[in-house]
Amino acid sequence: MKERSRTKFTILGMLSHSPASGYEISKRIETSTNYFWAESEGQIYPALAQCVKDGLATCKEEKANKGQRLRKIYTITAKGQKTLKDWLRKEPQNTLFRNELLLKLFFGANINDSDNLHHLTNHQKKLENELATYEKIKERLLQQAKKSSHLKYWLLTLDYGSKITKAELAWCKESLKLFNRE
Amino acid sequence: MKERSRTKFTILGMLSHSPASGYEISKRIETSTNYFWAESEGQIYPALAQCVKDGLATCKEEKANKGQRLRKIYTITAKGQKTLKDWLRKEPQNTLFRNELLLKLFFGANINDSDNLHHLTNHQKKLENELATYEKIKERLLQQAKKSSHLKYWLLTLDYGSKITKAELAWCKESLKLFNRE
DNA sequence: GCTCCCATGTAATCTGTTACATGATTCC
DNA sequence: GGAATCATGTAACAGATTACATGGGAGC
Repeated sequence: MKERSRTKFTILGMLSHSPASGYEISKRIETSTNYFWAESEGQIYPALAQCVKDGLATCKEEKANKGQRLRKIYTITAKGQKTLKDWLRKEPQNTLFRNELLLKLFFGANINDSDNLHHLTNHQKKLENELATYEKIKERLLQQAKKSSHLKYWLLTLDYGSKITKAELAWCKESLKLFNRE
Repeated sequence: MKERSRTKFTILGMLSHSPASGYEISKRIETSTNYFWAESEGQIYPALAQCVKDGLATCKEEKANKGQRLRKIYTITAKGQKTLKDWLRKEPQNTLFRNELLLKLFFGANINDSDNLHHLTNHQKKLENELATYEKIKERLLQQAKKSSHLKYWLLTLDYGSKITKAELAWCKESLKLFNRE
C-alpha cells in the first residue's frame, strides 16, 4: 500500500551525485531526468524533510558564497546510501505511460483528417526540438562531466531518449503520408 | 483547475465506436488503448454516471441475451458527440511519462553492473513479449474489423506501439553490449 | 523602483489506485 | 458445489499538481 512514491529515491539518487539544496535538486531533475522522470517542488521539499527525519540525509545551512543568502544543503547518509542501493537493485516497476496524442488519434475517425494531420505536424515539430535538445545535453555532458563515474549511465538514458524520439519521428512521418495520400 | 481528467473523453470515445456497458468499456480499454492509456474501474463507473448527469450519454438497462442478467448499456448522445469532437480537435497535452527503469539506470553507478545488466535483460524479455502481443492484436484487427471505419486509426496507434518497442529493443541490446564489454 | 532568479515551503484540490462489497451466471 | 468470469459500484487512501505566500539578492 504505502510507500509507492519514488520521490524519496529520486532525491537520494541526486544526493548520491553530490550534496545539494532542494532548489538545486529540482533544477537538476529539470535538466536531466525530466523527460522520463519529473518531480515538482511541492513534492521535493516535504520529501527532503522526511529524508532528514528518517536519517537518510543530513541538513546543514550554508552560504554558497560570501554575502549570499542561506541555503539548506542536504547530504546523503550511510543509511540513505543503503536505502538507495536496495531500491536500485529491486526490479523496476512498469510505470504510467499516458499519451494523449495517441488517445486522440485512436478516436480520430470522429473528426476530419485535416485535424488529425494538424496534431501530427505539431507533434513532429516538438519531436525535432526534443532531438536537438538531447544533442545539446550530450555535448554539454561530454565536456563538463568527462571524468564523472556517472557519465556512462547518463549517456545511456540520454541515448534512450534520442533513439525513441527518432523512432517516434519515423512513425510520425509515415502517419503523415497516410493522411496526405487520401 | 478542474476537468483535467480525461476519463470522460476516453469513455465517450469508446461509446463513439458503439454503445457499451461499463464493464465492456473497461475490457475494451484493457485490450486496446491500455499500452498508452489505461483507466481503472474505480474511475469508469463514477465517470459514466457523471456523463449521464451531464447529458453526454443515456443509460438503458438491458439483457444481452435471454436469460442473462441486466446490464446498463450506455449510448452517446448528440451532446456527447460534440463534447468528444471538441476535445479531439484541441491540441493534445503532453502527458506523464515515467520510466522507473531509466531512473534506476540513471543512478546505476551506485550498484554493480551485474545488477544493472539484470534489469536490462528482464526488460528485454518484456519488450519481446509486448512486440508479440502487438502482432497478435494486429492480426485480430485485420480479421475482425476489416471494414470498420476506425481500423485505420487503430492500426496507426498499434504501429506506434510496435515501432517504439522495436526502438527500445535496439537500445536495450546496445546497452547490454556496453555492460558486457567491461 | 522593478523584475528576474534564487530559495523554501504550505494548502487546496484533483486524480488515480486499491481494496472491498455484492451478487448473478456459466462451466466443470 | 466450487471456481471463474460477468457486472456494478463505493470508500479509503496515496500521489501529484497548482497556486499561493514569503523574502533575499542581482542587475537594469
